[in-house]
Amino acid sequence: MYRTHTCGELRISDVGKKVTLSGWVQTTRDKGFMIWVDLRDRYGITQLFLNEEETPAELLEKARTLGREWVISVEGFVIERASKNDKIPTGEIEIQVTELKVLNASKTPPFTIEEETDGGDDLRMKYRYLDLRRESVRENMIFRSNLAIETRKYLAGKDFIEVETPNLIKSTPEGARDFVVPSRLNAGQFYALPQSPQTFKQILMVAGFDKYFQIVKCFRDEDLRADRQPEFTQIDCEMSFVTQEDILNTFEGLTKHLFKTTLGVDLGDFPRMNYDDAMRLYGIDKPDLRFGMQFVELNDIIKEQAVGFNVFESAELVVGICAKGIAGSYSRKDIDNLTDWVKRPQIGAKGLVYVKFEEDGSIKTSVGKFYDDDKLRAWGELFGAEKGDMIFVLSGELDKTRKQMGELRLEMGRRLGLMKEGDFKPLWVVDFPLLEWDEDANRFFAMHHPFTSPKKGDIEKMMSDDHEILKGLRADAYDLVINGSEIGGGSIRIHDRALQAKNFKLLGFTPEEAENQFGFLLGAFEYGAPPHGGIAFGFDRLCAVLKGQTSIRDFIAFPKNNMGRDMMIDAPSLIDQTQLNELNLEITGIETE
RNA sequence: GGUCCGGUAGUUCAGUUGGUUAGAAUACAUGCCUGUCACGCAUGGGGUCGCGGGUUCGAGUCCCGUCCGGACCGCCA
Repeated sequence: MYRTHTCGELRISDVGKKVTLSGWVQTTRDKGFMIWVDLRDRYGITQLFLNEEETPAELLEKARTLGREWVISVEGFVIERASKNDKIPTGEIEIQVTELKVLNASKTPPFTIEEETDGGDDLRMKYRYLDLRRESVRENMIFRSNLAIETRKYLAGKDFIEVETPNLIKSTPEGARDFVVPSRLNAGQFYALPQSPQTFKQILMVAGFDKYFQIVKCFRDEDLRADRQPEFTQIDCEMSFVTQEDILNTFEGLTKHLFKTTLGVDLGDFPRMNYDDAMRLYGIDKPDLRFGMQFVELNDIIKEQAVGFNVFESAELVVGICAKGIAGSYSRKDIDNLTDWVKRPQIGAKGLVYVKFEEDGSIKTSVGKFYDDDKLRAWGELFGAEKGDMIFVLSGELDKTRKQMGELRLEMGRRLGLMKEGDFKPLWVVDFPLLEWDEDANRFFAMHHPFTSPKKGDIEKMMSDDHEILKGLRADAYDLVINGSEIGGGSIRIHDRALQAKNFKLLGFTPEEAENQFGFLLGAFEYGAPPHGGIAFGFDRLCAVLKGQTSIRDFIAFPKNNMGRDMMIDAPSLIDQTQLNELNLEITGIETE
């Protein structure tokens, strides 16, 4: 028998018991006259004890040979410690060892299996099996497991059915780049890995499954980020005979359930904001509501004051934010630093205007040449600015300036420590545009995806050729945002063949292309498709946000690096010529320059 | 496709204006240690300074190229 107990469960009440424990040697402390070994498994650490008085010399010598991460099994008696450790749950007891078996020796690991002195990312990924032994990574995986279990419990309780959809499907040019898989039995043809089970879940609705969910892997061949992996997991859901309201309520319920059961946090009811307001007040479709600093648009007052400051007066948008109570501590150097920050190519602002309302009532500003104190106080009133506050203003083209100001707002939030850990601010963003104009491609793209239903009142307008009217179309599409992170998104779908055809046409599909790519879905719509809609949550990201982290890699057991490589198994890799031949593939055009 | 940061002992890092034998901590090895728990103390081994080229009397340090890692922009319906 390898064990009667785990390394995390023995307590003072177990004193006197004869036990067998197995695990990994975390560390040994050899004091000569006595030796302690910290034995670790996934449940915890239990201290083993050997001393000259009670332990046979042979056993003592054997214990001295143990190295870090050796796997051992010991027999012994639970005894009360002479000096206790209140930092661990098993800290009141230790095991007086009577027998020790080495089950497997270990090489000295390349980094220490501890929280503080862990290795760099590179090394941790290469030796992921060692990294996963670390408590924080292990806890993340357990947290993820609990989140998945609670998701299933909640949705099963609401009569959802979990259905698996295929991974080898059909490539479509819309959306993200597909990962493709060559077909051996169909020479020259390729499967694609799903970017999401979108069309399958809609077909399940046509099939009458009514409430579907799946915790499912999705694949997108795009460049990676800290919060983006080429394969990632979604909680994918779809419901029939529902309105947007039903879906928001159901998944607000799921989100509350997950926060409550895994963190013990009560979220309260989620506020809602329409897309246009989000863009106007925060410059982004996923505002972080942990702090205020809403945008104030200054176009009207600038026009009124008409002082001849062309940069503002000719701008499509003049917009500012107000940072409370920082005037006293914000130096010239800080302002210069912030100005440089917005001028970086990633942000791309031409400059930054500030107005500082000092405690003594004076005003400092970078546009004093144009605007006197009275005019600046009039600006201040629009922000509700008081003594000690500071206003930052950007101007320029509408979309760009909003985006820049959105970045600046987040940066100020970071610099001023306004994004507090453990603070969760959920938000439904609703009424997204149906279409998005792409300047480069000179055509419309679906903002959400091509199956999204326009709002009822906007269906008529889909017949228009006017770009401004088409840009104004709004959809029954919604995102769940928590702390500025997009956690989920979904929509009410089109279930009418004619409307779906019309939408494809708007998106620049010829009828032939639509039929070729999505004929199976259009066909299904002709056999009694119920009204339906759904949502998908980014599961990895949900884990990270609940744990207050930005990188999803530590919530994925075997993640990929920036280049999409798995450092442990060293994938992707070349394949044999035999394999290439079977697949009728030839490798060409690899540039060596 | 682009921008920025990094690569020095097994590991995490320091290394000044280019200047003697490249350091610290930790890990590892050996010894000591009567209650450790980040044990302590002593001693020891351990380096192609990512790689290639250049400048120089002299390069870890400066320049060029390249590879690798990380963050970001584009991209991600």
